[in-house]
Amino acid sequence: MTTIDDVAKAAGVSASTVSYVLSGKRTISAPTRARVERAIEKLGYRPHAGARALASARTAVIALMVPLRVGVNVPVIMQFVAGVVTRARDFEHDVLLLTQDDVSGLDRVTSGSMVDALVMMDIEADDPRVPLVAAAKQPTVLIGLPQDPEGLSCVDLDFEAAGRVAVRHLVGTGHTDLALIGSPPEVLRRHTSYAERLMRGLRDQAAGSGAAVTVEACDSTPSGAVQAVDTLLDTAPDTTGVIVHNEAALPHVLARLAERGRVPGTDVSVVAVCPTDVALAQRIPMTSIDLPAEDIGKVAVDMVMARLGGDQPSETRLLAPVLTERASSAPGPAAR
Amino acid sequence: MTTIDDVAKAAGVSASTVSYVLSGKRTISAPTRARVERAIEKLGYRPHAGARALASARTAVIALMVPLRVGVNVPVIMQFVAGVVTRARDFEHDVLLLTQDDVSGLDRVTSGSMVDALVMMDIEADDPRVPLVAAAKQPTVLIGLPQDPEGLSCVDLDFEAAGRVAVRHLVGTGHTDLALIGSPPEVLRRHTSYAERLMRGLRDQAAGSGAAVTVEACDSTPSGAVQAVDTLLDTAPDTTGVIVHNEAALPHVLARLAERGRVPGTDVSVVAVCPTDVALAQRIPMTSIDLPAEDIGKVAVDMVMARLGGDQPSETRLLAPVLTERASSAPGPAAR
DNA sequence: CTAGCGTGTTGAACCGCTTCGACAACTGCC
DNA sequence: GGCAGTTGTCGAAGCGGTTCAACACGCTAG
Repeated sequence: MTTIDDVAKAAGVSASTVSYVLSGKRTISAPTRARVERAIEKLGYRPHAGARALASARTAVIALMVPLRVGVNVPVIMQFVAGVVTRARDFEHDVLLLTQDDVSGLDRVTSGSMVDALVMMDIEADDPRVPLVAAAKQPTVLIGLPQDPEGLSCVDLDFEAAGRVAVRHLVGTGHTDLALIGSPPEVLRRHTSYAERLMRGLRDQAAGSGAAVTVEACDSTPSGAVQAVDTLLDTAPDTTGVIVHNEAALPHVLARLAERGRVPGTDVSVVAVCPTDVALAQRIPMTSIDLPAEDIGKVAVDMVMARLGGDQPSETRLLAPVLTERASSAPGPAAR
Repeated sequence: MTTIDDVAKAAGVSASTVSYVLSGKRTISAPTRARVERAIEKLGYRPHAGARALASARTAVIALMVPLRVGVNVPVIMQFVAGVVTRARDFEHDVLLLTQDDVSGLDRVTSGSMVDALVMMDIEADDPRVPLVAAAKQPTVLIGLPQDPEGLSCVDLDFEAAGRVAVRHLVGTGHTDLALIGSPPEVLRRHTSYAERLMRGLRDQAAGSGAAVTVEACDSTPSGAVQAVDTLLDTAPDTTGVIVHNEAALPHVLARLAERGRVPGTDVSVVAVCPTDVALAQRIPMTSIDLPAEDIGKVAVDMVMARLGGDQPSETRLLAPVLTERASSAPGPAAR
């Protein structure tokens, strides 16, 4: 292993000079810098991460806690992860992967000074991890919203606004009998906040627009989708505007609607809340409210880095929903 | 931050004693150990990871390089990841997440002593990363097989055997006109070895059994599946035995086969190569050769840990394929 | 001509832990 | 009773960086 002393010797300077060349924290004359850089290059020198962490109290690593549990949509998660990892690299940071079920991992990486900061996904309303990270010395950003985001940094799609936008779109195109086909029951049971926020927005706007809205939970399986659609059409047969917030079930929901004589884009208008690529991968291009998973991941890293740098206050950022109209929209009864 | 000295002071012993209590590398009397453990508990002491890494040359972290590129099936990847992470935790290790496109990450974590070992997924035949890890001081396990696995540790499903098993099953149930609906073209273009190994096994066994086998690449999209099925049925209309190795396309392949008058499980026999949960999530339970992704991940960690411990030689482990017959099998022409 | 200043570089003190060699206290044996 | 062997504990030397105070040097200003 080549050390900073080897480099210093090779360049004919002291170790501290090498360190300052690397960190840029002091001015170094051009010729000296050049000699040092050449030595680094020649020796293939890489600072020892542990030594650096010890001396500087910085690890250049952030922890990312991802859910590996049922009911969450894996490809979407990967988009978050991709966003976090690529943006972290922009800040010269690496990512340590923690899983949601390993709550002790939080304390481990936190108290053990393994990471500079934390990003946590899939926050529930009353999440047991929230008090833990609030007590940690490392800044944390939550993807999703806990019940009480006081003093915490959070980022997410503004699901409440998304609910309103969806309803406005459907009502505006002539629909008054609306329905949400949403997350699996276990997600709702956990009180994962995005599901509740979406419903709130939906109901608020529906009430304000004089529209009715039925809500169905939906398992992320083909049969779950079939069941949800069947129950919906039995309960509220007049439904013509459907909002689907369940990536995995989406194709089967569309298929079942068609089987039951409600062809999406013709007889019923369907708005999906999902990443754009998912919306485009359906049998017909879906009108959708984009869930910009990768962007949210990136923003999370931006926020956490900002707090690592200056002494930024914590903030909550809710990304404005964007609805794009595509082939699954159709005029409703009131417009015909 | 509480340090080992704080603990030592609180327990009335020296720092080295605390260290030995923690590591168990020397015998400590029961009363002393108890005092130390109580102090650790009371102070909530966690050793500083960086300091530990510096002094012991061990980080308790392994790097995992995952593909985030097109053409790979995301849920399956997550299963590998889950296997790796959970097994790593069994060995008291954490996982640093690297992405495939960041080749320089290899050198960074390796030369910077950020990790003790490496696990790399999705190895291509002539993978540029292989020489890099071969030169690294950290042991590495590859998930997948490079062209020349000399001196490297690898683990994977034995796809060649899987190909043979699939053909034997189909031929044994009366099919002689077989087809593979496989990976997307870009995967084949990369010469990802599993695709090629599967084909080799398929062709070998087909040749030996006097069966014909047509091969179709298949994009991981609905339309890709439709196209692959259509091309297949145009090229080889007599096909009655189909092997599908493409999780994402599988449902659409089945649907299209049915649309074209070849109902899986009745008119054609379909064998899927995929995780069991995917096989069971189709419209009919699929006869499948299990891709035990999570297990493979775990085995990879086991292997890498074994090499970290003793000076094990490198080895290649190919997991034997297991075919489970389910509803998508049907007797072929020769058996009717 | 010298005091004072800014610039570039250095030595040394940490950062918190592991581990080796030394040593004190006990044990059992001849 | 003395000696070799265990057992349990400790002190100190690193591990490889960062950073602070100090210093040497060449300038400018007075």
